[in-house]
Amino acid sequence: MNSLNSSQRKIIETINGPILVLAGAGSGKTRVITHRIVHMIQNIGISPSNILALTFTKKAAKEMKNRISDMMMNQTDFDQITLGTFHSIFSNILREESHWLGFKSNYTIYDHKDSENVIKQILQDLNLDRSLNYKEIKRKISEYKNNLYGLFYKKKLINHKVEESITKIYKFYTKRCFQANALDFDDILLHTNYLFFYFPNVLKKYQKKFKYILIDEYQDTNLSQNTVIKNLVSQHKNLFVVGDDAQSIYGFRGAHLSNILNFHLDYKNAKIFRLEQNYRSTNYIVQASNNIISFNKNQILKKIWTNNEEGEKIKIYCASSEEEEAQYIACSILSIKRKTNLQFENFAILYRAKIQSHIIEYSLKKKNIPYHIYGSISFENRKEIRDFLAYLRVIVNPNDEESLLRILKKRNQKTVKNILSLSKEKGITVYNIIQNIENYKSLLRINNKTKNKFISLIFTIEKLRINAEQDNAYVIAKNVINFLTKKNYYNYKNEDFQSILDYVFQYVKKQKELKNHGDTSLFGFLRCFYLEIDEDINHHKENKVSLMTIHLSKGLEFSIVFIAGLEENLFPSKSSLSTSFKIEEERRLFYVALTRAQKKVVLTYAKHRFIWGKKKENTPSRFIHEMNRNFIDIENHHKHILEKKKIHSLNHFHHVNDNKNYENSKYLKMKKGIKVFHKNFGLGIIVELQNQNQIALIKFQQSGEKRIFLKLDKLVICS
DNA sequence: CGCGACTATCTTTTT
DNA sequence: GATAGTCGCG
Repeated sequence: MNSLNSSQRKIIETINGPILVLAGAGSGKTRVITHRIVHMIQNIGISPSNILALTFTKKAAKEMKNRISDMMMNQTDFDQITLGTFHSIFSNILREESHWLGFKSNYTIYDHKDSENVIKQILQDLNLDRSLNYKEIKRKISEYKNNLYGLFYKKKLINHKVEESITKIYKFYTKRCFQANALDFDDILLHTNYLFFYFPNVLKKYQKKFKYILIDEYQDTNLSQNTVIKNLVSQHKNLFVVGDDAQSIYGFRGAHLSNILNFHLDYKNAKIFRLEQNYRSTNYIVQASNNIISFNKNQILKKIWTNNEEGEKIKIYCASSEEEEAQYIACSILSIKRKTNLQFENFAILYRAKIQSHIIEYSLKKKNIPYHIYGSISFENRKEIRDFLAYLRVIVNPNDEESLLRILKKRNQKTVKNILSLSKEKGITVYNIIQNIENYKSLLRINNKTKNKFISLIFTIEKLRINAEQDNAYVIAKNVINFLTKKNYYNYKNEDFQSILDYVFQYVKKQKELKNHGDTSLFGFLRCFYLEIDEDINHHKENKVSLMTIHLSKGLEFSIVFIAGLEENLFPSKSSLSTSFKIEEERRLFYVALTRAQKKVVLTYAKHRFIWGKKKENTPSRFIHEMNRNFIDIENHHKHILEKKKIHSLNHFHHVNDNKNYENSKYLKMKKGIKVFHKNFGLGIIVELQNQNQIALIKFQQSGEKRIFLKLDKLVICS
């Protein structure tokens, strides 16, 4: 407690009622939430089992768990705290309460690919496959679910023609998932909403249990999550949320700023605290990131400040290509490391899109720099792992059609197709048809050889299933791997599965160590696999440079941070350019990236980059232009790094910002009151010029007030 | 009936 | 450049 400042302490000691903490980056947000939990248990005497603590990412949940367990070393009942991601916690509750909603507790969790496959099939069945794109539909359905359309907002479902067909697909999709006894990620929250909405007695039970609810990164909640919480706290009103509107970066998942902006309306008498002192970064970094976020119109005004040293200016480097950019980063790491006493683990390389990691990885490898790419293993994308999981899933839930089809497709495709249509026609599950394949032999027009293939398969699965009732997940996993490596149908080797088998082993071991009721079942493992396992855990403390997307970096800090690929179309991403709302989210993402750094930030961009096998020329990101010049340091000589390429990498940025050029340009003609035309927003009038006339605040007839960067957005003067 | 070559589309970001 | 889906050949 002594390590906290007075405002932090005050927040921790206010226990009851709704509380919102607006916490800037690096202000000790996680410390506050973890200390508060410990204080509640150790000093106030609140029972750990009455506490519910929620996060959004697995990493954040893990981090919080570790910190609390460190602080409560000798306290034995700390694992009674319900702590985890929204999805993980509520999937557990749904397992307990599934009977109310009419599905079975052994449900399967459908991941993205599963959902997409279901949608593809529906499109085929409905003969719609040409007009609509399955990814778009997936996104829409997700949007519907996250916004609870249909539960509270029935009207919204009938809008345009497109929406109508999507609604239709949505219904089929729901039906299929129900028949397969499967939930997708969004369903976990949606069904919890159904549960609490239609079964008040169940809601009451959990209201009674969770007397104190804490939520980290509250700005990332979507309506579905927020509604679950609203219901849970409606009795005791002890809700403690921490968030920073400037770090809201999950809009694509339905997160909406309004949840944090309207907190005081949703919860009357809410106490609002602010944490504005940054303990993490140098003054230059704090100032520069404040400056960047000020370009957003939608924000709560905050004054983030620091007592830390001034530090170094933010470095900007223009590379000729993505290769050279990567080389520059690798060389910089080595040279900074030589000059300081920093270790590799103090460095992070952040990027907008996962795809950028390849080339950086390559250059680090060449220089023998140890690194770890977070979020890269992605088990669920590996073919053999998906095959393996398909068996596990069918063993737990034979109605899991996606998995069953995956297994069957290795065999006779045509027969599988026939089985599928027969299943639809008769309303019998695929699994049941195969179980009784003898009866359908003539309908399916198959010979004895084919028939026997299917029979032997189902026999194997059934054998595994019967054992599954007593065996733990590890035993079953080993059996499945034995089967897969026996070469009957697959060419897999044992070592293909070593890593996943390790995870199963770890899982079972950990469950056995738990005092009360560890869940060593196969279902438990699968649930954990999809909702809890963080594949990067093991790499956390090794001395390696961290590579990750900015999204993954949230909540972390590093001495030195490189942010790569600051180019228009990449960061901000191409698909965000169309609306100012999306651009603002990109800018918040950039803000998150900047504020990860303690000592130093290096921004890099490349003039050329290969995209889809084609060389493309990119202009520097608008975010680079937005950087206040007092805080930046432009490196335009490559000095010790590349001898040859000097000529090619003339600094583009320097060019654009050359003062003389700038004064001669037509942009100077931009004045207050001038009528202009913008290709996206139409006609407007300049209200104000900002940042040395680089930015115009324009009131558009159609789309309202917007900030336009004069060098990037082409404006035509109309008056 | 299964496999290999060809082409269309794709990339944000996470649970 | 990578992957999924389609088509044609053996």
